[in-house]
Amino acid sequence: MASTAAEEYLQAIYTLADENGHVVSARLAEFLGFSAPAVSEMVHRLRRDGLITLDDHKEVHLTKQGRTQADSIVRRHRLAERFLVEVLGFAWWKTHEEAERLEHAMSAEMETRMTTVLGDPQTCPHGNPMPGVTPIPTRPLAKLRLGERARVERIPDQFEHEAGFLEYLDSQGVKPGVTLELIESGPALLRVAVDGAVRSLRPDCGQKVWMAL
Amino acid sequence: MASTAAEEYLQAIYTLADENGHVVSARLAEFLGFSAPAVSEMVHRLRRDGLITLDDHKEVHLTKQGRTQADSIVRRHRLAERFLVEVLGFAWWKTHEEAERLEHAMSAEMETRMTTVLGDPQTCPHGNPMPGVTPIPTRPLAKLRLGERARVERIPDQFEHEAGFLEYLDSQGVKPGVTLELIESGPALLRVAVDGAVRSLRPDCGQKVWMAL
DNA sequence: GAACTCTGTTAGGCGAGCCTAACAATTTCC
DNA sequence: GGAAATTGTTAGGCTCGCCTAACAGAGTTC
Repeated sequence: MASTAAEEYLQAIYTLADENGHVVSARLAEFLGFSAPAVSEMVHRLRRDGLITLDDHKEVHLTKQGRTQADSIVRRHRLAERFLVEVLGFAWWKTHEEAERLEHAMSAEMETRMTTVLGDPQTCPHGNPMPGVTPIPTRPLAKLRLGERARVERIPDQFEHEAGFLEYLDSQGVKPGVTLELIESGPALLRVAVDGAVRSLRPDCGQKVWMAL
Repeated sequence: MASTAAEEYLQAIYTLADENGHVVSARLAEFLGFSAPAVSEMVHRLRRDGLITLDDHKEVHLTKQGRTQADSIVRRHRLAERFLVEVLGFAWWKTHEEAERLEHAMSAEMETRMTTVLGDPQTCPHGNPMPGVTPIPTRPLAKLRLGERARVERIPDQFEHEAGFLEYLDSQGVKPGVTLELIESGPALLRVAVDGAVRSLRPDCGQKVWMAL
């Protein structure tokens, strides 16, 4: 139904709504790296095609049909990532661009077959839940109290876009499933204990790494 | 480098050259289902981009660069088909459209990883060799002498385009690896023995099923 | 209340890739 | 040799999806 470009927008709308709350065209433009007029145009096309609506505040909302398609594309993305890691042996931090293309090439039959072969996974390799799965409650790393320990649950999809971010995390020993202890937290400094070793992290990680409660 | 559409043309040029001989724009238009002017335009773009040349008879030839890209896209297509059958359990006759999309989504890294995981396969599930592999010599089914037995080696890519053709073959027990005996061959009739049972085949199968020598 | 910021739209442009209609140049066939 | 078929191009038109420049409106800030 929807073109590759349209699917990209639906996915962005899903992600921003899921991870940030309200979605407005300016956020989409920023996230996708397109100009405001380009987004304005596509928003009209998506509305014309019955996939989204705009409310009084020009906030974007998925229609039932749009929701279905967005769920599907996000599920395909996360399945593709799982497949790349578990079947093809890709590094967990290196799957995003590849999955970004694969998701548009997967039929419904391939989606269901892949789900079966992978054993109905509940999350992608970065901890983001498949659409429909109730997410495990989380809070950002920065919200931990000093000395508190918690498990890395999730690195939200929107931060996978930042070139090299996941690889940076991996280099610091931070990946989903690892338990961290918060050692020190300041505006320009973040220190955690990973597996006994103390590591400094870039301060933006405080918002970008989500920990299990 | 090349767009999805351009890759589609390169693949068509490869296939027609490999299976039929000379390639001319009219053949491409026919094969791809596009109008003559559309093909004319793309041929200009491909020439502009250094992927093909035209000789005095307006025959299309791949340049070195075009050859490399065509080989790659064909290899990805055939790997994708193998993957769909062997890993995801698709029926052998049902892989073409899915692979047609996947091939454009596979990076070089995915191509090499998939080759490894699949054990460096020499052909696709329809018997067509990976680019670079020396093909097993074949002749069309119709060339068999009466009473002669041979193994189904290959159903060329160009016939996979015909909706339902592979499924029809499967329904008649004809698939790569099966041994057939030619019972009767006429302009409107083709009878073969498959696994002891005698089957009638559509006469066009005489040219479309290629047998090992 | 004026200035600035954030947001969205309009207008105009561009390339890719498809289309039909019309025409020109071959080749083939009788 | 002339008609017919095959092949390719030109011209003109369309949607999609991106761009910049310019402008308009809403919300803040001082």
